[in-house]
Order: sequence, then structure tokens, then C-alpha cells
Amino acid sequence: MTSPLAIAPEPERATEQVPIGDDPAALGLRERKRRATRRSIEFAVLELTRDHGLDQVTVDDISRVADISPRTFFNYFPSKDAALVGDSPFMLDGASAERFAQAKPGGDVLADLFALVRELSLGVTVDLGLHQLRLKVMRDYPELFAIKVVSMRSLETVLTEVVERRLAADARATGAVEPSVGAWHSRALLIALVSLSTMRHAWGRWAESDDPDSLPSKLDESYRELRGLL
Amino acid sequence: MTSPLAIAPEPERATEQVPIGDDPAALGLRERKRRATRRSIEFAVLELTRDHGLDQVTVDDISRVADISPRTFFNYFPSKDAALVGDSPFMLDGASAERFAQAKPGGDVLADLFALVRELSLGVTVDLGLHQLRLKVMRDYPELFAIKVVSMRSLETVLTEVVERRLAADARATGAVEPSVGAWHSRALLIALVSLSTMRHAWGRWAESDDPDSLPSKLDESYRELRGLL
DNA sequence: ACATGAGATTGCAGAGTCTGCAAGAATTGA
DNA sequence: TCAATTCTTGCAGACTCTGCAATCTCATGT
Repeated sequence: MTSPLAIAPEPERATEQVPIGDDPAALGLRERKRRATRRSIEFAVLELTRDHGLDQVTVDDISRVADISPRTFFNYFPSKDAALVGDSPFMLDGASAERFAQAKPGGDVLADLFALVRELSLGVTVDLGLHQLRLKVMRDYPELFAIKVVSMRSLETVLTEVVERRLAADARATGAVEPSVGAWHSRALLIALVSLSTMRHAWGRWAESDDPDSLPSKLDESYRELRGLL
Repeated sequence: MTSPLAIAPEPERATEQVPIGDDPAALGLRERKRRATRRSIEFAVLELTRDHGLDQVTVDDISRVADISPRTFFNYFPSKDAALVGDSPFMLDGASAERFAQAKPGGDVLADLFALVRELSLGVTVDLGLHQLRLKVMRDYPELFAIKVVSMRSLETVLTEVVERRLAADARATGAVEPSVGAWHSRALLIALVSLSTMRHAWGRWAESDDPDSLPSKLDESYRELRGLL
């Protein structure tokens, strides 16, 4: 074990150089090859798992199928698990986060947060085949959900931070002086956690469904159900 | 990797023979030794981590400090991580679960569930020294929270199942025919997830605090804050 | 007290994950 | 085409974890 739960993707490749909308052909040969390799690894690990079972797949197997050396596998993923679960479908970009953090005060923070997440989910472009294969495998091995959840841990941090900023801005605007900074943090954390579990709920139902485009609507449903709970 | 995330404690030791209230001396020598060994392993891994860092601790080190063979380590814990995070403080026992599942219909499921969890948390008897050491280490390495969360995955399953039974019983009693079984399951899952994230919230604040007995009150606070959100 | 069996500990061999390093191959930009 | 950069690969090595079989310890009935 290097550090427990090495799941996050590679330590941030430089995205600066890559053309924004990641056009198909506008990419250099290097980047295209890299993506292809990454994809073939993800396919390999999923197919092998589907066909032989979660515990029966070794990095050697994966590498053989993906046609790379075992060493190269670890240039792409920090662990076997990471290749299995893939990246988080939710990626908060700075601009949206800023907009949320500085929305007009007095609004419903939870509702706004969900609107934000929903918007992000619209931008999710999944590789169809990969996506469906992954969902199928995850249905067979629910343990993977847990890994997936852990891989979203960074999202928890980011969400908490942005909610905290929002709460602070709100309070500043309305003049309502909340007790302490700690209280805001606590509240922000709770909001983030509840949102995340609702996202997880939606995500799970999305995984069960057969419509890869239904994530936003699942999010809506889960959010509505959440409000109904209370 | 055997199965990803081997974190759950040993495959259910027979609890039948052990005197109910696990009295100190009433236990056989065997059981007492076993507990001592387990404890010394947990201590060893935490102390080593505190002193040398999460990534610098090997099973060999742990075994040396705990004075057992490396092989024996794995007789007690399925993985290094498992020893690090220890058992879940929440353990749903059959009787309480049953009582919850069959409570009078029409009640507030979420509230009842929290009452149940709160009650469980009262029964948590933590080894003071171990507990505080663990919290200290977890403060230094927040990644461990993620592992802890994963280790509570079984709780998610159990909670969902019991909530589902409760919902079913409720509906049967009131005659209100919910659409489908799937809807119940979905609802139960959401309730379980939201409860878990609130528990996690409380747990985190408990970990930050210095009062090892404050878990129930933290749960109350988090629950109240949750209701305030909506 | 003693024999017997169930349960625990240990060493060993072996499979598997993951890292650092350095040499060699491919891509890029000028 | 040349030089800089970036990738891939093989190799050695540290570490995690499992199955097996020998040995030792505790529990139990007589």
C-alpha cells in the first residue's frame, strides 16, 4: 500500500495545452494515442472482470489484453481499482462554482446546489460502450460502488468548500451574524454530504436504468424525493 | 488484491458462547488473549502511523511491535487498513431493528431511524486510549475517513433493508398502495443514505471533539441541523 | 489430573500489486 | 532534420495477502 485508496486519476495532466472542447481530430497524435490507450485499458479491465470475475483479473492480464506492458498500466492508473471505476462523472469547474458561491443571498442553498450539479451532469459525455459495460460490471459487483464513492471524495471537499463560501457570502449580505466560522463549516459539510448522498442515490438509479442520458432526470427525481422526506 | 476493499472485520466469530455483557473476567482465557492481541495490534498500527507516517508502516513493523508473527496479523485483520480504522461504532442488532421495522405506522421514519441510531450510539463502549489515539491519527490523515466510510458499507445495506421493511409494513397497515416495490426500495435507499451522511457528519464532529461520550449528542445536533436544511 | 479435540500461532512458499530507475522509442516544435 | 520532451518498457525490489501444514495452547469430560 502506498497511500490507502489510491483511486484518484493521474496527478493532473496539463490540460492547458489541449484544445478546449476536446475536438476529435484537433488533438495531437500524442494525446490521441494516450486517450486510446487509456480507453483500451478501461475496456480490458471491465471485460476481463465481466468474463472471469473481479478477483480473477490481474494487471498482467489487463496489460496483455490492452497490449501494453504491465509497467505502462501504472503510468495510466495508480491502481487496479482506479481503472475499474473510472473517473468521477461530476467535475466542478471554477466558473460555475463561483457563480454558485456568489448567487443572490437568501436563496435556497440546497436547491441551488442541486441546480449546479444538475447542470454539470448535462455536460457529462460518456463513452457509450465503456459506460454500459461499466454499469453492467458494477451491477454484478456492488462493492465497486463503494470504491466509486471513495473516488469522489475530492468532490466532497470541493463541494464543502464552495458551500462554505456561499454561506459566508449570504451571511455577509444579509447581515445575519452566524455564531462562528466553525458553525458554517459544519453546516456546509452537512449540506455537501446530504447532496452527495442524494447524488449517489441518483447515480445508482442511473446505473440501474438503461438510458445513459437520464442522469439529469434521475437527479431531479432524487432531489424531489429528498425534499419529500422532510 | 483479493477482493477490493477488504475492510470488514473477521467473518463473524461465533458470539453465541460469549457471556452476554462481555464481563471482564467471565471470559475464558482464550477470548481474553484474543482481545488483548487484537487491541495490541490496533495500538501498534496507530502508534506507528502517528510516529512514522501512514505510508511508512508495514505489516512487519506492526507485528514486531504487537509481538506476533506477520502471519498472525492476518488472522486478526483482513488488511492493514482494517486494523487502522477499527470496527464501525454502529452495530445494528436484530431486536432493535425489528422494533424499528414494525413500529406503529404513520410515524416519521427518518426520526425513528435516528432515534434508533442514537440508541445504538449510547451502547458504544470505546476503549478510551485506543479511541483517542485513533481520532488523533485520523485528524492527521483525513484519507482514513474515506476508508472508515467504506467500512460502514455493510451498514448501508442493513439500514436500507430495514427501512424497506418498515416502509412496506407502514403501507400495508395504512392501506396506502405505493406504486411498486422498486419505488420502496429507492425511497428506503435514499433514507438510508441521507441518514448515513448525517451520521457521518456527527461522527466527524465527534472525532474533532475531545469528549468521547458526546457521540449521541452530536447525532442529535446533526439531525436537528438536517431538519433545518429543508 | 489427563487425554483428547478444537482453536490459535507460526513459517514458508507463492501470487499479486505497485514503485523507482534508466535505457530506448516516439512525438513535437523549431 | 535536430533537439527537447514525453512515453514505454524491463528489471529489481519492497510490500500485501493467501493456503497449507506443523506445532502449540486452551477447553472439556472423565
